[in-house]
Amino acid sequence: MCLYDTMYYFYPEQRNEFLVLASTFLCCMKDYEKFKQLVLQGATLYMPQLSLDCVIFGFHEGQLKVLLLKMRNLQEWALPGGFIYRQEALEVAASRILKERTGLDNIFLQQFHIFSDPTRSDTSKAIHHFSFADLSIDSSHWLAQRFISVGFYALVDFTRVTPQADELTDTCQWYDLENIPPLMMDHRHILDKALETLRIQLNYQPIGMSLMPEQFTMPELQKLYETILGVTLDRRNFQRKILGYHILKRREVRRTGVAHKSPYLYSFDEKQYQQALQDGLHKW
Amino acid sequence: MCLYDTMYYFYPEQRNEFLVLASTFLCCMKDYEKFKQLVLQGATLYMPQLSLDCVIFGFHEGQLKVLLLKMRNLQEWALPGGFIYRQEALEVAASRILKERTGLDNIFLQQFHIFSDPTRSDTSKAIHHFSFADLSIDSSHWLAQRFISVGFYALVDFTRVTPQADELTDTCQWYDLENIPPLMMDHRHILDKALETLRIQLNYQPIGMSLMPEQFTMPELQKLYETILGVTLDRRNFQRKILGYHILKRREVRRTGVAHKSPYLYSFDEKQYQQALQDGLHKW
DNA sequence: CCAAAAGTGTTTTCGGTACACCCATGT
DNA sequence: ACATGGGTGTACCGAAAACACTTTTGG
Repeated sequence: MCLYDTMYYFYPEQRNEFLVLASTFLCCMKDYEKFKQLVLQGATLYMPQLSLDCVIFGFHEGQLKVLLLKMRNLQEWALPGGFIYRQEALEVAASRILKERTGLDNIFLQQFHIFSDPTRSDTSKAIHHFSFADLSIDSSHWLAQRFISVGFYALVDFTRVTPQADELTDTCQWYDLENIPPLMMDHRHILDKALETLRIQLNYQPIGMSLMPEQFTMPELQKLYETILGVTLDRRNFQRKILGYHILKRREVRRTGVAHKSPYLYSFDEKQYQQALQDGLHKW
Repeated sequence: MCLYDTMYYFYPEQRNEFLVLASTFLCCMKDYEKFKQLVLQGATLYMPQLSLDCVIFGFHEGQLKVLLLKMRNLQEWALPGGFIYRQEALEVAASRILKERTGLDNIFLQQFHIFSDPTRSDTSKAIHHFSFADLSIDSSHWLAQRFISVGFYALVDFTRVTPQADELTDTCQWYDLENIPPLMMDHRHILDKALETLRIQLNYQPIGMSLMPEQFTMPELQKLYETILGVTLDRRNFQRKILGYHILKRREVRRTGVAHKSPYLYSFDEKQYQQALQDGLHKW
């Protein structure tokens, strides 16, 4: 039994009847006996559906890419997402979902926003989708109600990922950021917000460790920054700035086999990088 | 009936049995007929309890303050919080809760983090609290389960607020930031995170409009910044910097009746301020 | 008149940008 | 050899930090 049916919320519009305050377990009502009775009968609190969506960024051949999937029976693409387990933090759930899609562990992952607009999930579409799937439900069904979604963004090494579809998914593949297909619901908005956050974070947090392969050249790293920010940077200034953070180690070997002068190879200094992740980027 | 009982989640640990992907309404299972049957019988998706907590900052007499309340029958203090209505965005819910506590409308309000650690709500304590309230529930009861909470922080004009308690609340009052009493659950952590976010935001967003009275002097505004940041600033550099944003209007009158040279009074330029809220702080 | 607070101006420093020069490599 | 890309160094500019002087007010 769900209190939802009998009294909307514990915290109803007509606030003089029942009251529950958030983030505490102590509940109370004016009609305390009635409340007690309901709770003991096993009444539960009505809650919105909570899900999470991941914007997974990858980088390959000078292009920033996003991992998208297409659900069976659906025309539009979607961000990888999922639900949270009973004993699971959101961050853990997000990395679990990431692992399922990319096979990767220990990914850079960050929550950036919660999307709770009541109109974000178009009810009529939801119903339509279910008719498609040979289920008929009406607008009062929980499946047709508003979902609140926590947005995460992740940075992964493109070369180590093999996108994995599952029973529900037709396709799971990378898309160039400049060439995103129509997305379902407000996923386009989520994607944009993720990119906006990433661009801001770029100035305060070291990124690249997760996006670049083990070893890389300075121009390659610069291309990553340029792609994310959408601007061109000065080669020399970029190098000075990045090296100033002391999160890179220069390798002895250089890249060979390419035309022109052979560039140095760099890799991230694991320890310094982790330090910078905590403290932010500072000059020395 | 709740699917929670029969199959844990739609998205269970043993992932080969049932599957539901987040942020979509299209659900599917390997045993599709069983799934369909359950849904048509009115089965619902198990979801964590979602609440929101507000860290409400005020400023008075050179002290940064936070609005706290003490629940009936509880020793520890708590942040004002609440639940979300069915057709309501989180931001709307937060401003509703704020209005209930402070009586103020149109408050600067921002979500900054979601707190989902499974251990954040101490189950044993919850049960204890309910025994207190003459209810006996066990650890499997929904009231004893983990709540996920969305953290908001707000900046309000101290002088315009009269803290309002309600039927559940013994007291609702301001506390100096340096003198916060023990808080329930992880509310201390939420408070700290809010302050951390506020300090960062200070460089990019104009604040003060909500925290300061209608008219104020430059040293008063400086004191606010110093208090939030926890450092002392150079009087002259501060003035130049703030004025450079062109969000202040200097009044003709000066503050009188105080010792020493009478300072100018300033007030925020409503239009410029709103502009800066959207675009961030930029020099001209 | 004096101490303290407030208004206004100048110097210095530093990070970021712009740009010049040289070196290495494959064609 | 030479075009192209990569490594290294210098000049400049603007914002922020450091600091000096004057003005006003109550006591």
